[in-house]
Amino acid sequence: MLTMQSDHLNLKQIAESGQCFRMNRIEENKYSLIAYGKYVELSQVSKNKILIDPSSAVDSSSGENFPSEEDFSIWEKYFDIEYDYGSVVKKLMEGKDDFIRNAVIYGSGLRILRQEPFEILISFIISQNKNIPAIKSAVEKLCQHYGEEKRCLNRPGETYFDFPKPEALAAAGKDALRALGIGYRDEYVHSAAVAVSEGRLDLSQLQNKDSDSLMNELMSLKGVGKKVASCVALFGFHRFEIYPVDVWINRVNKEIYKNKFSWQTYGDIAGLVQQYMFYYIRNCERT
DNA sequence: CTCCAGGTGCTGG
DNA sequence: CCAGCACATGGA
Repeated sequence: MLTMQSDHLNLKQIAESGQCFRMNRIEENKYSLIAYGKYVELSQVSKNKILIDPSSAVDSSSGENFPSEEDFSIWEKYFDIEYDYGSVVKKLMEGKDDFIRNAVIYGSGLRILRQEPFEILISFIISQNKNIPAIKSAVEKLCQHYGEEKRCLNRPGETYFDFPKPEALAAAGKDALRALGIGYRDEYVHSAAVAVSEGRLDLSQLQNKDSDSLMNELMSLKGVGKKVASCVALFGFHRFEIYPVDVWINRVNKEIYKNKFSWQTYGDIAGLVQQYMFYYIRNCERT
């Protein structure tokens, strides 16, 4: 399908939600995205409807005039189309919590993307003590130096870089990584890449583990504490019961809830609640 | 220029 | 267990 449609699907909100760092605005309602080694351009053509630019996603020079189904189903998966966000929104809107209700209204087009675990792991290791624009530029620089360069199919002469493979980052020296501007995180990134490339940390095997084990495995890496591990669990492994607590969420807890917010109330969708909160508090006008 | 960011590790109480 | 601090860097 060249279009994706689902209740609660808003490109702008997703792009600004801080869960992915390689989705960028081209123009109003139009975004580029690099994921799974591919480059695509996406347009919000109406509420809850996204158009996939077929020329950006398909290699017409390779003899294939017609894009195959799988060229597009990958994006349906990426945007988590089959998950029922409607029922989550409904449930939260029926709750008593005014702040949560406002947050859900404000970010009702948010979704939790299904991103690649390794990319999420490295990106969120870099994210510590950086703001989102700085994270984006650092990730981009990492890709430009250690990712594979590919052609943008719809833009002759233009190229993009996919996210580096674990081996590429493991082979890079710490000093070389430091030179990219990731600061003291260089050894964290390097040792995580080494762990993955050596098979000591088997990301595909982690898919099968329960969330406690997953968190513990991730936190055994140097430079991965509870917050980064939570982001990896939520954004890289789709664990909706895991809720990352960062400075913004702390601020909400303190200023709105007097340090008495209960995550337990939300159980297996706590991670989603966190995402609505995060997006709301960061983007809405100061209350 | 200063401030601070989707934190973590380490140290000392 | 918790508080304080160093850590590199760049966007605002």
